[in-house]
Amino acid sequence: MAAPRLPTAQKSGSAAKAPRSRIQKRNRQIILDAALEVFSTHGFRGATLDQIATQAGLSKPNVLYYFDSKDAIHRDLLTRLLDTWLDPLRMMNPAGDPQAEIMAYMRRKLELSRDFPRESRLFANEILQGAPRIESFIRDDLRPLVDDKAQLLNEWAKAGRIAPIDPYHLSISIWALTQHYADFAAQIAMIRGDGHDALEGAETFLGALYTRLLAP
Amino acid sequence: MAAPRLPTAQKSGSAAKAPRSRIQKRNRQIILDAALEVFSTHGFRGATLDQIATQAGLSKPNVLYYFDSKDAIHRDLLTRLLDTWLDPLRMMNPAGDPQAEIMAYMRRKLELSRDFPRESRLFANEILQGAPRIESFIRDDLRPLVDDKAQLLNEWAKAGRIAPIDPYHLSISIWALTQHYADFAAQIAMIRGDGHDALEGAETFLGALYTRLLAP
DNA sequence: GTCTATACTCTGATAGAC
DNA sequence: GTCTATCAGAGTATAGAC
Repeated sequence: MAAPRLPTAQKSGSAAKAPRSRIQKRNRQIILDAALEVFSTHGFRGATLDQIATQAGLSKPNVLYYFDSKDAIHRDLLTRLLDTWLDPLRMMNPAGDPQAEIMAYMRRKLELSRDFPRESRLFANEILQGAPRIESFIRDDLRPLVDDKAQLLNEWAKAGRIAPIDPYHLSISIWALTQHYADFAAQIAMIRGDGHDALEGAETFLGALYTRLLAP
Repeated sequence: MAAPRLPTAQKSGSAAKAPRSRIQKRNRQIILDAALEVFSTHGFRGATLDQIATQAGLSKPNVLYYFDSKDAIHRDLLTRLLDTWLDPLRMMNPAGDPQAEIMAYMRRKLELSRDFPRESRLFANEILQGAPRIESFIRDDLRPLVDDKAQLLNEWAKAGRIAPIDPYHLSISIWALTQHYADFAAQIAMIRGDGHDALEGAETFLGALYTRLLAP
């Protein structure tokens, strides 16, 4: 149950929140953890404060004592998530070895799915709903970063250091494959049987897949 | 707007429904189409009869005249979907050329995503929710079929006709990649710009990917 | 077959006692 | 800080006129 936790999002430029006591911080964290569970399973509209309160072991009014609204809880979770979600791609180093960099990126994404499956499903839910709440994030943060790395991949391909492949589809394939292990874990668990971890063998398989794809 | 339609599911063994007039059939179809739109976006709990009725251009009680309940609409959609969802894998022919068969399977899955993106998202929503309504389908229908094809892939690998790869991860990768183009279409559209179709170049990329992976 | 009116439950949020 | 009580609105579903 000791799931890793995403770092608190820094609202750049916003006024500092009132200082919080230990119990404040602790209960807010309990609520966020419960809400992550519920939102990632049922989506924003499908989740209820009742479920979140029960999951958190608190009363409904008590939950609303710590957060202004259902929406505020959800926004808090999303903000923390998005802040972390770009890190693996950001870390891709133009000066490094092309194949090693791409493989390392894939592995970092896979680790995110392994360590933060609920966050991954929260993100998936947002996209399925048409991404209304994260549209600006995708356009203003994700897209420029992807464009930048696509250019880099194109240069690597032109230099003959990796196979000449569409950089956008390469990115999409890494997202799809790594996210899938978190988002479709329920299905994978039923297919593979309860004795197996869904991610068992995933890194080996993806390693082989991209090794073969990228070879010039 | 003329989206292709899934065939009516045959409830094997259930009593025949009362015969329906033309207007019955037509309105039921309109409602199913509207409900597919709403359920695939918001999930079961996030969807409301109000949204469905508005989308269908009918009043809420009128919707409930054609279907017993919100749940009945959803069940109808799911049944039609699941019946079709296995077809691409079922069609994989043990007597065919291994690489060609796998590539054809991938292409059929990609076509499903292209032609039935809403059905794909409906399925994704179910899995994200933990697959409570389709657990028996996965265990009793999907899993045996996957096991069967996994055995076939192992035989092909042992005979040296394809590279020796984990057949389960191969299946998972095909699901992940093809479904992703439908389920994450909102994100892909924002990344690639509005002029592009999300699936543009997908078949070429996936073709190269699996050609390289499968080569013995 | 379709509508208005309505019953009843759930849901988000607030008031106020403790 | 936490609870019980409660409100207003939305939600599913039904009754009954047309």
